[in-house]
Amino acid sequence: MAARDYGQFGGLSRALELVGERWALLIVRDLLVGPRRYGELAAGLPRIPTNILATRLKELQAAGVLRRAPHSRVIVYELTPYGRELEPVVLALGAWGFHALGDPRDEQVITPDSMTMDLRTAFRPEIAAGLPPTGYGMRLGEAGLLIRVEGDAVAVTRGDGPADLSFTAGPGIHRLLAGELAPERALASGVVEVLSGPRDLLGRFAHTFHLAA
Amino acid sequence: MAARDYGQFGGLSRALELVGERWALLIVRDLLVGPRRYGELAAGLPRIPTNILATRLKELQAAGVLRRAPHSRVIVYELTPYGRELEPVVLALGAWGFHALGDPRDEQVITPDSMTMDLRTAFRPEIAAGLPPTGYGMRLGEAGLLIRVEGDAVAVTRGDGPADLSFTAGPGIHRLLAGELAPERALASGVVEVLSGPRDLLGRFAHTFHLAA
DNA sequence: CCGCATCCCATGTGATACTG
DNA sequence: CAGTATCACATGGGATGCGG
Repeated sequence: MAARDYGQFGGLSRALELVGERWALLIVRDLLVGPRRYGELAAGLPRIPTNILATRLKELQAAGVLRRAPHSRVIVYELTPYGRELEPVVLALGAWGFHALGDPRDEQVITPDSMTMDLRTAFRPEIAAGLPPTGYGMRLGEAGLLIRVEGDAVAVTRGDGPADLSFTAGPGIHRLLAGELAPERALASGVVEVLSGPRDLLGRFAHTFHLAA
Repeated sequence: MAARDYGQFGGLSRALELVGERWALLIVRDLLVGPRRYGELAAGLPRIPTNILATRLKELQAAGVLRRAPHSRVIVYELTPYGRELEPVVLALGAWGFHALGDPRDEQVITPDSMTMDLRTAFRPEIAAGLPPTGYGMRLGEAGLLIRVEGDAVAVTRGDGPADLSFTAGPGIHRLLAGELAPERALASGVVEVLSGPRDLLGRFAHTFHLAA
């Protein structure tokens, strides 16, 4: 459990000692979306062994990145203020990895929390500021995401509800965000299926959430 | 050698599959300073086992992060354009880890490349833009760094040479950059020893290179 | 000597089972 | 549900070997 040490005294090596272990930043990513219970974290990281999750949570707690907090009878894990300062790191790394995504493999899943952070990564406030407030409903297999864009801010929450445009998103949705797939082609190929609302609102969505190379 | 997979399809998990292995980002950090030979990388990462270094270099090459390039008879490793896009990530992670640095342990070393990136992390262009061009010479044990600040840009190179202010930096130099140690106290405590130039130029240095909390 | 490859052992990881 | 225990295995660490 002793944080494995790189033998160097510097900002990056210290950071990697704290959050550089396998799975650690993925846990942080999910907690950036909101506090989560142990079981919710395990569900959001389907392939993490439960003992590793337990170990990481203890390490990250010792590092001051997260804390266990009682929340109406149950215990949740939540980021400390210091842990929340990892948000720019997670967004920057996510943006970088986005461009190497390639094609999704069958075994790979898209969890609501990972999609939430990918949306935050791709969000362009300068663009959004010039658009009217819009609500999108994205269906992601079992889960639903509600995406509210208002001014230069975005809020992504879990659940279903009324939206200006509701659509299901397949794995290819990332190609839409990357600009590799035009909205019309996304609709034509079935990557996106509109459930309700005007189809051309998908263009506004793609314009608002776009990861420039 | 098969990149260990997180079973998720998202920007962050992809990034961690490419550069999330142990030592990988430290290699990238050193290559952000400039192309390096195998032996130079090994010297800059004193505790990396040589087989791990060889393995990482191959993995990072396969990931498109770096390439082997012949450079006047010898082979050097250099970042690809895609690899260079990791600079914001390295700077952000470095800034985050900086605030958890604590006190240096005896076994911990400060390498020229790690100090170079820490200086880039702490550099404040807005501040520098209002100051006259200045050259600093930082002595770091065996090695010397030449730091040129001009306009809103900084350039750090290895070596010795004339400078407006030359000084030796002990491990506590990071506390100066973090703003925990005032320049006068750094001089009084011997963390910094001026070799040449007016002592009060250290104030300008600390103002230019400062990591706000 | 530099640039790795090989070997061996300690440790971390992963899958599963199990307990309060 | 929220973890802990166990064990096989992969990876990391350190020393050493070796060809160009």
